[in-house]
Amino acid sequence: MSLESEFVIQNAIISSSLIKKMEGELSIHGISFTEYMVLHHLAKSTLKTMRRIELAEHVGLSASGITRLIAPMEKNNLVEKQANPRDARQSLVKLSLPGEKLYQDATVSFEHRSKIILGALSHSQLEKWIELSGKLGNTK
Amino acid sequence: MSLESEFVIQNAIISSSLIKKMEGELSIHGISFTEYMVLHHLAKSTLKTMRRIELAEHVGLSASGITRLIAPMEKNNLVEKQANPRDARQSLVKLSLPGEKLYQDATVSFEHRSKIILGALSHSQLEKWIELSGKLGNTK
DNA sequence: GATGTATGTTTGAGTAATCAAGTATATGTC
DNA sequence: GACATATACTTGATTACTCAAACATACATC
Repeated sequence: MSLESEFVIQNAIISSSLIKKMEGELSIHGISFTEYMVLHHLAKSTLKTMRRIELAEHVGLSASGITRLIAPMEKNNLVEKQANPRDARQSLVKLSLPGEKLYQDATVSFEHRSKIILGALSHSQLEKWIELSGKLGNTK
Repeated sequence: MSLESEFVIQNAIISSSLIKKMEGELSIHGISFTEYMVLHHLAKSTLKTMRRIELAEHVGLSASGITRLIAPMEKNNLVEKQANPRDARQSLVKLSLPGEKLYQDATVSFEHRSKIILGALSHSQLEKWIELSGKLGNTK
Protein backbone atom coordinates (compact mmCIF):
# COMPACT_ATOMS: atom_id res chain seq x y z
CA MET A 1 0.00 0.00 0.00
CA SER A 2 1.50 3.31 -1.11
CA LEU A 3 2.04 6.23 1.21
CA GLU A 4 -0.34 8.29 -0.88
CA SER A 5 -3.18 5.81 -0.44
CA GLU A 6 -2.47 5.54 3.23
CA PHE A 7 -2.62 9.32 3.52
CA VAL A 8 -6.03 9.41 1.87
CA ILE A 9 -7.44 6.65 4.07
CA GLN A 10 -6.00 7.99 7.32
CA ASN A 11 -7.14 11.48 6.45
CA ALA A 12 -10.70 10.33 5.91
CA ILE A 13 -10.88 8.61 9.29
CA ILE A 14 -9.22 11.43 11.21
CA SER A 15 -11.45 14.01 9.63
CA SER A 16 -14.63 12.05 10.29
CA SER A 17 -13.74 11.66 13.96
CA LEU A 18 -12.63 15.28 14.26
CA ILE A 19 -15.90 16.55 12.81
CA LYS A 20 -17.98 14.33 15.09
CA LYS A 21 -16.17 15.69 18.13
CA MET A 22 -16.64 19.28 17.02
CA GLU A 23 -20.33 18.60 16.29
CA GLY A 24 -20.73 17.64 19.92
CA GLU A 25 -19.14 20.89 21.00
CA LEU A 26 -21.08 23.11 18.61
CA SER A 27 -24.43 21.55 19.48
CA ILE A 28 -24.38 23.70 22.65
CA HIS A 29 -24.79 26.68 20.34
CA GLY A 30 -27.44 25.00 18.25
CA ILE A 31 -25.42 24.77 15.05
CA SER A 32 -23.84 21.97 13.06
CA PHE A 33 -20.23 21.77 11.92
CA THR A 34 -21.26 22.73 8.39
CA GLU A 35 -23.18 25.74 9.64
CA TYR A 36 -20.13 26.79 11.62
CA MET A 37 -18.09 26.55 8.44
CA VAL A 38 -20.52 28.90 6.72
CA LEU A 39 -20.38 31.43 9.56
CA HIS A 40 -16.60 31.14 9.57
CA HIS A 41 -16.15 31.85 5.88
CA LEU A 42 -18.65 34.70 5.96
CA ALA A 43 -16.95 36.26 8.99
CA LYS A 44 -13.59 36.17 7.21
CA SER A 45 -14.86 37.56 3.90
CA THR A 46 -14.83 41.21 2.86
CA LEU A 47 -18.14 42.88 3.79
CA LYS A 48 -19.16 39.61 5.54
CA THR A 49 -20.87 38.73 2.30
CA MET A 50 -20.41 35.92 -0.21
CA ARG A 51 -22.08 34.49 -3.27
CA ARG A 52 -23.73 31.13 -2.71
CA ILE A 53 -21.55 29.34 -5.25
CA GLU A 54 -18.43 30.75 -3.64
CA LEU A 55 -19.69 29.60 -0.26
CA ALA A 56 -20.43 26.14 -1.64
CA GLU A 57 -16.86 25.76 -2.89
CA HIS A 58 -15.30 26.89 0.37
CA VAL A 59 -17.49 24.66 2.48
CA GLY A 60 -17.33 21.66 0.15
CA LEU A 61 -21.04 21.45 -0.64
CA SER A 62 -23.02 21.53 -3.86
CA ALA A 63 -25.06 24.59 -4.83
CA SER A 64 -28.26 22.88 -3.80
CA GLY A 65 -26.68 21.83 -0.53
CA ILE A 66 -26.05 25.50 0.24
CA THR A 67 -29.61 26.44 -0.61
CA ARG A 68 -30.96 23.91 1.87
CA LEU A 69 -28.39 24.73 4.52
CA ILE A 70 -28.86 28.50 4.33
CA ALA A 71 -32.67 28.49 4.39
CA PRO A 72 -33.05 27.70 8.12
CA MET A 73 -30.09 29.93 9.01
CA GLU A 74 -31.89 32.77 7.30
CA LYS A 75 -35.05 31.97 9.23
CA ASN A 76 -33.06 32.12 12.47
CA ASN A 77 -31.61 35.49 11.44
CA LEU A 78 -28.03 34.28 11.33
CA VAL A 79 -27.65 35.41 7.75
CA GLU A 80 -29.51 37.73 5.37
CA LYS A 81 -30.28 37.34 1.71
CA GLN A 82 -29.18 40.23 -0.48
CA ALA A 83 -29.74 40.81 -4.17
CA ASN A 84 -26.80 41.72 -6.36
CA PRO A 85 -27.81 44.81 -8.38
CA ARG A 86 -25.13 43.97 -10.98
CA ASP A 87 -26.37 40.44 -11.58
CA ALA A 88 -29.94 39.42 -10.81
CA ARG A 89 -29.08 35.71 -10.95
CA GLN A 90 -26.98 35.91 -7.86
CA SER A 91 -28.26 36.16 -4.36
CA LEU A 92 -25.67 37.14 -1.82
CA VAL A 93 -25.46 35.77 1.68
CA LYS A 94 -24.57 38.27 4.39
CA LEU A 95 -23.64 37.52 7.98
CA SER A 96 -26.12 39.32 10.26
CA LEU A 97 -25.25 40.84 13.62
CA PRO A 98 -26.79 37.98 15.62
CA GLY A 99 -24.96 35.62 13.29
CA GLU A 100 -21.68 37.33 14.06
CA LYS A 101 -22.36 37.14 17.78
CA LEU A 102 -23.15 33.45 17.55
CA TYR A 103 -20.03 32.86 15.49
CA GLN A 104 -17.90 34.51 18.15
CA ASP A 105 -19.45 32.47 20.95
CA ALA A 106 -19.18 29.25 18.98
CA THR A 107 -15.57 30.03 18.13
CA VAL A 108 -14.66 30.09 21.82
CA SER A 109 -15.99 26.53 22.16
CA PHE A 110 -14.45 25.50 18.86
CA GLU A 111 -10.98 26.70 19.82
CA HIS A 112 -11.23 25.24 23.27
CA ARG A 113 -12.19 21.81 22.01
CA SER A 114 -9.75 21.72 19.13
CA LYS A 115 -6.92 22.55 21.52
CA ILE A 116 -7.90 19.62 23.72
CA ILE A 117 -8.17 17.23 20.78
CA LEU A 118 -4.93 18.33 19.14
CA GLY A 119 -3.00 18.66 22.38
CA ALA A 120 -0.61 15.91 21.28
CA LEU A 121 0.65 17.99 18.37
CA SER A 122 3.18 20.78 18.69
CA HIS A 123 2.65 24.18 17.10
CA SER A 124 5.42 23.61 14.60
CA GLN A 125 3.80 20.34 13.56
CA LEU A 126 0.46 22.06 13.11
CA GLU A 127 2.07 24.85 11.12
CA LYS A 128 3.74 22.36 8.82
CA TRP A 129 0.51 20.48 8.29
CA ILE A 130 -1.44 23.62 7.48
CA GLU A 131 1.27 24.59 5.02
CA LEU A 132 1.08 21.15 3.37
CA SER A 133 -2.66 21.33 3.09
CA GLY A 134 -2.30 24.62 1.24
CA LYS A 135 -0.48 22.72 -1.52
CA LEU A 136 -3.48 20.44 -1.94
CA GLY A 137 -5.94 23.26 -2.45
CA ASN A 138 -6.29 23.20 -6.20
CA THR A 139 -5.28 19.75 -7.32
CA LYS A 140 -7.34 17.85 -9.84
CA MET B 1 -7.96 32.02 14.96
CA SER B 2 -5.79 29.39 16.61
CA LEU B 3 -3.65 26.96 14.69
CA GLU B 4 -5.66 24.10 16.16
CA SER B 5 -8.95 25.46 14.83
CA GLU B 6 -7.39 26.15 11.48
CA PHE B 7 -6.15 22.59 11.35
CA VAL B 8 -9.64 21.23 12.01
CA ILE B 9 -11.25 23.44 9.38
CA GLN B 10 -8.61 22.83 6.72
CA ASN B 11 -8.66 19.13 7.42
CA ALA B 12 -12.40 18.94 6.91
CA ILE B 13 -12.24 20.67 3.53
CA ILE B 14 -9.24 18.69 2.27
CA SER B 15 -10.80 15.42 3.32
CA SER B 16 -14.16 16.19 1.71
CA SER B 17 -12.49 17.06 -1.58
CA LEU B 18 -10.16 14.05 -1.40
CA ILE B 19 -13.06 11.66 -0.83
CA LYS B 20 -15.08 13.15 -3.70
CA LYS B 21 -12.16 12.65 -6.06
CA MET B 22 -11.63 9.07 -4.95
CA GLU B 23 -15.36 8.39 -5.27
CA GLY B 24 -15.08 9.36 -8.92
CA GLU B 25 -12.23 6.89 -9.37
CA LEU B 26 -13.87 4.03 -7.49
CA SER B 27 -17.18 4.39 -9.33
CA ILE B 28 -15.53 2.55 -12.25
CA HIS B 29 -15.48 -0.51 -10.01
CA GLY B 30 -19.02 0.06 -8.80
CA ILE B 31 -18.16 0.78 -5.17
CA SER B 32 -18.24 3.85 -2.97
CA PHE B 33 -15.39 5.22 -0.90
CA THR B 34 -16.93 3.79 2.27
CA GLU B 35 -17.27 0.36 0.69
CA TYR B 36 -13.64 0.54 -0.35
CA MET B 37 -12.75 1.31 3.26
CA VAL B 38 -14.58 -1.84 4.36
CA LEU B 39 -12.80 -4.00 1.80
CA HIS B 40 -9.52 -2.42 2.78
CA HIS B 41 -9.86 -3.12 6.48
CA LEU B 42 -11.09 -6.65 5.87
CA ALA B 43 -8.20 -7.35 3.50
CA LYS B 44 -5.70 -6.20 6.11
CA SER B 45 -7.25 -8.12 8.99
CA THR B 46 -6.23 -11.59 10.16
CA LEU B 47 -8.38 -14.24 8.45
CA LYS B 48 -9.95 -11.45 6.36
CA THR B 49 -12.67 -11.39 8.97
CA MET B 50 -13.90 -8.74 11.37
CA ARG B 51 -16.72 -8.13 13.80
CA ARG B 52 -19.23 -5.52 12.70
CA ILE B 53 -18.55 -3.21 15.64
CA GLU B 54 -14.84 -3.36 14.98
CA LEU B 55 -15.47 -2.57 11.33
CA ALA B 56 -17.70 0.35 12.31
CA GLU B 57 -14.97 1.87 14.45
CA HIS B 58 -12.30 1.55 11.78
CA VAL B 59 -14.49 2.99 9.06
CA GLY B 60 -16.04 5.73 11.21
CA LEU B 61 -19.65 4.58 10.96
CA SER B 62 -22.27 3.62 13.54
CA ALA B 63 -23.27 0.00 14.06
CA SER B 64 -26.47 0.53 12.13
CA GLY B 65 -24.55 2.27 9.37
CA ILE B 66 -22.48 -0.89 8.95
CA THR B 67 -25.59 -3.08 8.83
CA ARG B 68 -26.99 -1.01 5.99
CA LEU B 69 -23.68 -0.76 4.16
CA ILE B 70 -22.86 -4.45 4.37
CA ALA B 71 -26.28 -5.76 3.28
CA PRO B 72 -25.87 -4.96 -0.45
CA MET B 73 -22.19 -5.98 -0.40
CA GLU B 74 -23.29 -9.36 0.87
CA LYS B 75 -25.89 -9.58 -1.87
CA ASN B 76 -23.14 -8.87 -4.43
CA ASN B 77 -20.96 -11.58 -2.89
CA LEU B 78 -18.19 -9.22 -1.88
CA VAL B 79 -18.44 -10.33 1.72
CA GLU B 80 -19.94 -13.27 3.60
CA LYS B 81 -21.77 -13.37 6.88
CA GLN B 82 -20.36 -15.83 9.43
CA ALA B 83 -21.67 -16.78 12.83
CA ASN B 84 -19.33 -16.74 15.77
CA PRO B 85 -19.70 -20.12 17.56
CA ARG B 86 -18.27 -18.55 20.74
CA ASP B 87 -20.79 -15.73 20.85
CA ALA B 88 -24.14 -15.98 19.10
CA ARG B 89 -24.72 -12.22 19.34
CA GLN B 90 -21.94 -11.45 16.94
CA SER B 91 -22.03 -11.91 13.22
CA LEU B 92 -18.65 -11.79 11.55
CA VAL B 93 -17.99 -10.25 8.18
CA LYS B 94 -15.59 -12.12 5.93
CA LEU B 95 -14.04 -10.91 2.69
CA SER B 96 -15.02 -13.32 -0.09
CA LEU B 97 -12.80 -14.29 -3.01
CA PRO B 98 -14.64 -12.04 -5.49
CA GLY B 99 -14.45 -9.32 -2.84
CA GLU B 100 -10.71 -9.73 -2.63
CA LYS B 101 -10.36 -9.61 -6.39
CA LEU B 102 -12.43 -6.43 -6.56
CA TYR B 103 -10.38 -4.91 -3.76
CA GLN B 104 -7.18 -5.58 -5.66
CA ASP B 105 -8.52 -4.05 -8.86
CA ALA B 106 -9.94 -1.05 -7.05
CA THR B 107 -6.65 -0.58 -5.22
CA VAL B 108 -4.81 -0.12 -8.51
CA SER B 109 -7.15 2.77 -9.35
CA PHE B 110 -7.01 4.08 -5.83
CA GLU B 111 -3.23 4.21 -5.74
CA HIS B 112 -3.01 5.67 -9.21
CA ARG B 113 -5.39 8.48 -8.42
CA SER B 114 -4.03 9.26 -4.99
CA LYS B 115 -0.54 9.60 -6.46
CA ILE B 116 -1.83 12.12 -8.98
CA ILE B 117 -3.70 14.10 -6.34
CA LEU B 118 -0.88 14.09 -3.84
CA GLY B 119 1.87 14.62 -6.39
CA ALA B 120 2.77 17.96 -4.83
CA LEU B 121 3.82 16.30 -1.59
CA SER B 122 7.15 14.57 -1.05
CA HIS B 123 7.41 11.12 0.49
CA SER B 124 9.01 12.47 3.63
CA GLN B 125 6.14 14.94 4.03
CA LEU B 126 3.62 12.14 3.62
CA GLU B 127 5.48 9.99 6.11
CA LYS B 128 5.49 12.78 8.65
CA TRP B 129 1.81 13.41 8.19
CA ILE B 130 0.91 9.75 8.59
CA GLU B 131 3.01 9.65 11.74
CA LEU B 132 1.21 12.72 13.10
CA SER B 133 -2.18 11.25 12.36
CA GLY B 134 -1.22 8.20 14.41
CA LYS B 135 -1.00 10.47 17.45
CA LEU B 136 -4.57 11.57 16.92
CA GLY B 137 -5.96 8.07 16.86
CA ASN B 138 -7.30 7.80 20.37
CA THR B 139 -7.94 11.36 21.54
CA LYS B 140 -11.13 12.28 23.31
C1' DG C 1 -30.79 -21.54 37.84
C1' DA C 2 -33.50 -16.87 37.94
C1' DT C 3 -32.59 -12.10 37.46
C1' DG C 4 -30.23 -7.79 36.26
C1' DT C 5 -26.99 -5.62 33.36
C1' DA C 6 -24.01 -5.26 29.42
C1' DT C 7 -23.03 -6.15 24.46
C1' DG C 8 -24.00 -6.90 19.33
C1' DT C 9 -27.03 -6.25 15.81
C1' DT C 10 -31.26 -4.77 13.25
C1' DT C 11 -35.18 -1.79 12.33
C1' DG C 12 -38.15 2.60 11.99
C1' DA C 13 -38.11 7.36 11.59
C1' DG C 14 -35.73 11.41 10.61
C1' DT C 15 -31.91 14.42 8.47
C1' DA C 16 -28.36 16.22 5.44
C1' DA C 17 -26.59 15.73 1.61
C1' DT C 18 -26.57 14.46 -3.68
C1' DC C 19 -27.86 14.66 -8.71
C1' DA C 20 -30.77 15.94 -12.47
C1' DA C 21 -34.14 18.89 -14.15
C1' DG C 22 -36.25 23.34 -14.14
C1' DT C 23 -36.31 28.51 -13.98
C1' DA C 24 -34.27 32.98 -14.42
C1' DT C 25 -30.84 35.94 -15.91
C1' DA C 26 -26.56 37.25 -18.35
C1' DT C 27 -23.33 37.27 -22.29
C1' DG C 28 -21.56 36.77 -26.95
C1' DT C 29 -22.52 36.49 -31.96
C1' DC C 30 -24.72 37.18 -36.26
C1' DG D 1 -32.23 42.81 -31.20
C1' DA D 2 -33.00 37.61 -31.64
C1' DC D 3 -30.85 33.31 -30.45
C1' DA D 4 -27.50 30.05 -28.46
C1' DT D 5 -24.90 29.09 -24.64
C1' DA D 6 -23.33 29.70 -20.02
C1' DT D 7 -24.11 30.79 -15.11
C1' DA D 8 -26.79 31.11 -10.51
C1' DC D 9 -29.92 29.24 -8.02
C1' DT D 10 -34.06 26.16 -6.51
C1' DT D 11 -36.86 22.00 -6.40
C1' DG D 12 -38.15 16.86 -6.54
C1' DA D 13 -36.52 12.43 -5.93
C1' DT D 14 -33.14 9.59 -3.98
C1' DT D 15 -29.31 8.09 -0.94
C1' DA D 16 -26.35 7.40 3.01
C1' DC D 17 -26.19 8.10 7.02
C1' DT D 18 -27.85 8.99 12.28
C1' DC D 19 -30.25 8.05 16.76
C1' DA D 20 -33.44 5.58 19.65
C1' DA D 21 -35.90 1.53 20.42
C1' DA D 22 -36.29 -3.38 19.99
C1' DC D 23 -34.46 -7.83 20.30
C1' DA D 24 -31.21 -11.59 21.18
C1' DT D 25 -27.57 -13.38 23.65
C1' DA D 26 -23.88 -13.35 27.17
C1' DC D 27 -22.11 -12.79 31.83
C1' DA D 28 -22.17 -12.05 36.83
C1' DT D 29 -24.45 -12.57 41.29
C1' DC D 30 -27.45 -14.13 44.68
